[in-house]
Amino acid sequence: MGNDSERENGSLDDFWGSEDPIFDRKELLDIDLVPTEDRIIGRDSEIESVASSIHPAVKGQSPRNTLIYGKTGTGKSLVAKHVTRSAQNYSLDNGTKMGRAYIDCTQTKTETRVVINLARALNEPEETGISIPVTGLSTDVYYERFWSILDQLYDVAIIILDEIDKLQNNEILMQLSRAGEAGKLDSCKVGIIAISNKISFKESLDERILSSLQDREFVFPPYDANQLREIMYNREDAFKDGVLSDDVIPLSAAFAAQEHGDARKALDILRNAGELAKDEGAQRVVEDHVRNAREKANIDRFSQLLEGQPTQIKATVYALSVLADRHSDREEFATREIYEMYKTITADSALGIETLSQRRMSDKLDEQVFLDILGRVERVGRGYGSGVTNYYYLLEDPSVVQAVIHDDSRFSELEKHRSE
DNA sequence: AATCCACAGGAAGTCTCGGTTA
DNA sequence: TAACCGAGACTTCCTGTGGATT
Repeated sequence: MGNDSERENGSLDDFWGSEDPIFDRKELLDIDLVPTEDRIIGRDSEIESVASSIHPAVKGQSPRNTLIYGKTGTGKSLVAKHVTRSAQNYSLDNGTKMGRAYIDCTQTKTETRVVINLARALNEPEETGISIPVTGLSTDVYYERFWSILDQLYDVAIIILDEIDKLQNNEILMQLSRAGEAGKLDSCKVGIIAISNKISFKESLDERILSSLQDREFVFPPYDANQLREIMYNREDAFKDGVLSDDVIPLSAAFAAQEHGDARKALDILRNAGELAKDEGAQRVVEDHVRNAREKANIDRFSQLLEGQPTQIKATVYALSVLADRHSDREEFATREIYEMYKTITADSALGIETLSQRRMSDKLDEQVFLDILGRVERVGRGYGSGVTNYYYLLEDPSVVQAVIHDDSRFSELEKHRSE
């Protein structure tokens, strides 16, 4: 540290040393932060409900399985985590061995991976002598080890399955909810807290699972503007004193309330506003920053989503954007049209990718719909044949889409070819 | 009314990859 | 080491659909 080579960059030292004029504790704006109880706003009755359904667990009895519904950013995970943590602490003090695990099903989609993660989360290798390899064993073996971990270490275990509708199948629910009856577990009781943002999720469930899960069912309502405001005031410390002008938080709250009362979005807007102010070198965050932040948040989200995607996906989205460019009178395009365009794009050697089958490409299109990059409508086909045809459209301006995709060097090469 | 078309999307099978165990 | 294992990315094949065509 501190030798010749760094001296010539000495000008940077000022930069590193400079203080952030806007943010003080930015991490407070992180949605995943679990605040202490007095900071959880407007979810009192929800906390109470969830607590009552797992109440038996603190005495080592079977907790009730619980299903929580609610739109994104309504505090579902927050409440579940908070309540279970508190229950675990209480149990510990009172001689009940309670295990607690949290699985995010957007990351862990398959039955096997869920079991593995659960087993790894709850295992204490020194005590049980059981090892859980990351991969390599058959699903049964993982189950066996998992059950014996539970029996050895815990009186009761509470498992939170977040975004449960993202699971590939529901076998894991079946296993967990019937573990006791099926004789897999001797002494340990298992309780599930399942969280979903789609109310329609229930329809995809097996009768048997449903009956055991439906025990307790809660719907979390969106936050209203007042609650959003309070949530943000509680995290105001993220900013330096006096940096926020008075109307910033109310305005952010109002915007977020318009968009389904999503607390995540509210905090995003607030953070972006702060960042905009910082970039401008402004001393305070004002109303205009908030307005711009809201715009920016949408485009940012979009480009972030798209940037990280594999080339094949960019190629399909790109195909759609080219079509949208060429036909200014239309927005929606049928799978076949997109595939034709996609074929000519991927045939170009500059991209260096294979041309996939139409079947596969249409799967990719649907994935993008799922991620809110594209929209889709079904139409009864005119012309020869077809019952229903899918039409896709961009959710963002074609020029924005192309700008993002052109950041990928291979695609900008492609453009050169074209224009030559 | 029977037939035809072209598409959606499920099912089944193949291949590859990263990893384990005995 | 050989034998397994699960997952994901693909392909091919196939069925159902419902307006257009004959």
